[in-house]
Amino acid sequence: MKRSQIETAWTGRADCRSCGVRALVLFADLQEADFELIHQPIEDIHIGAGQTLYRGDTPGRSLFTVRSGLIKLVHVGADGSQRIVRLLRPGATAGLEVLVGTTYAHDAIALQPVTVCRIPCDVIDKLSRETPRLHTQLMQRWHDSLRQADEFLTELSTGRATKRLGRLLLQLAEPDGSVILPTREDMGAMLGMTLEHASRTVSELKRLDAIFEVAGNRYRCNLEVLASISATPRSEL
Amino acid sequence: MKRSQIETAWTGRADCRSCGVRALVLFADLQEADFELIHQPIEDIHIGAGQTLYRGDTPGRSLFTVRSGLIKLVHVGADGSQRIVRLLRPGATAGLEVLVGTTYAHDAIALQPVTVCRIPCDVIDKLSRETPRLHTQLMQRWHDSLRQADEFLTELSTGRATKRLGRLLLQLAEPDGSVILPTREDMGAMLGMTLEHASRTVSELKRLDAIFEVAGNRYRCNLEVLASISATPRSEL
DNA sequence: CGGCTTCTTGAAGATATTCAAACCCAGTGG
DNA sequence: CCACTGGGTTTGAATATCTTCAAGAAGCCG
Repeated sequence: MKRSQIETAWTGRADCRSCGVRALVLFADLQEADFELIHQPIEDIHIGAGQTLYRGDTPGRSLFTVRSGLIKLVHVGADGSQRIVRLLRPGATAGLEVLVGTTYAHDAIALQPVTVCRIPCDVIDKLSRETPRLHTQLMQRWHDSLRQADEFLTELSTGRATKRLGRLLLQLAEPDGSVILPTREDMGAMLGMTLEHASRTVSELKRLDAIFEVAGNRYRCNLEVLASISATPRSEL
Repeated sequence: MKRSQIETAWTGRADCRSCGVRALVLFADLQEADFELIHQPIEDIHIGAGQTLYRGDTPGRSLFTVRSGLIKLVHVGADGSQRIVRLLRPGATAGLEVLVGTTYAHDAIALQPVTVCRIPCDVIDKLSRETPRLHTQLMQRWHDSLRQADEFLTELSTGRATKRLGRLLLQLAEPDGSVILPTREDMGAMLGMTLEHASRTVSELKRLDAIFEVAGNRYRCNLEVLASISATPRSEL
């Protein structure tokens, strides 16, 4: 779990105009002319599962747009305890806090192979000054982060383990019900429980026919059962 | 706990230029000329302890700057369970989410008598367009909210009850160590535990000489003891 | 003084953690 | 080929922690 350093496989300067996921990302609203204002390279970075994009409390002058994959933001406590505070999917932005401060607030670590764009703060600052079209998207990112933070608190930190895990799976599952489960350690770090208890709870969901093991750690969810477990079990189970 | 409706004691249009707490608030950086851009009334609102400023899921076109007092933001779950997700102190902004969406995300309820300024979104939108000086402060508010959200998750939702309560008290205490404790129910809603357990945990902190009852629900904290309790008790107690 | 709400405490039972051992599986090297 | 190793997983048993239900105590207010 603590294997890798940053080792960024740099793939060259990105062309934002023709970005495949641009509709999703921070630059969604920018117009042709706005791109002329970008005078610094925006790197396209690939990192493997388990690798670290940046570490908390380290200075930084760039933020990152997630193009593909899944990133965990991990808060490391004074006592070394780890807690995952957010998950970043494609379209999300990592490291917004450097626009206000000077250091990153969390460790950002890939859960799956990830591609991100590295955007220097100066580019954001310049665009903010010159065009109002970035402003809305920036606020949207802050808002999304805050919404997810609230969700982690209310959905994933409250109630029984079974309920919490059920809700996590509903968040992680594809619309068709398939999921790749994180390690039990990561599940524990998201749900505020030990990895052993996370493991037991996975077993319990299997027993309840809420999830089925398809292969390795690929599962298929019974979304109805999961939903009923996630909603108010005061009497049941 | 569910006594009051909004009943706003309106005290008239605020004069932001001469605001006593302006250095703290959203308009901190505005200059004389910027105030000319404000063409809608900014109301100065007083509400009593226990009263509601706004409710979640209701439409709104205003946000609020807290001038004095203490406000809790409460998330009400589908099952009626309540969880306090943030506390707003003087200088903080409530209801930022209406800048991005159309409804408030939480119930905002005064824990102590509160004075706030009600600022129409249109004012913010106009100022955002005309002056860059609001932009930084807006980002700062989003950032502060997010930082506190992370803190609630990592400090107040993880670990033993004793530790969590200790950390809450450190947050609530004045520099001299005095605190007015919230109701046990509110403590429970912040710490993710039942009010009974919150009560027991308060008793335990008294037994540990971490806090002393001074009067009613005024306490005095022994900050050193609290700090040691809050930091990594794996062996102790 | 009631009558109310909030707080406290007890005891039983539910839920989660800890420590330990065993298991699975993929990769390694004899 | 197969034993060996290492990381992640599962399970068991004992213990710690928290919740629930219930009752009593302490404040506060008309």
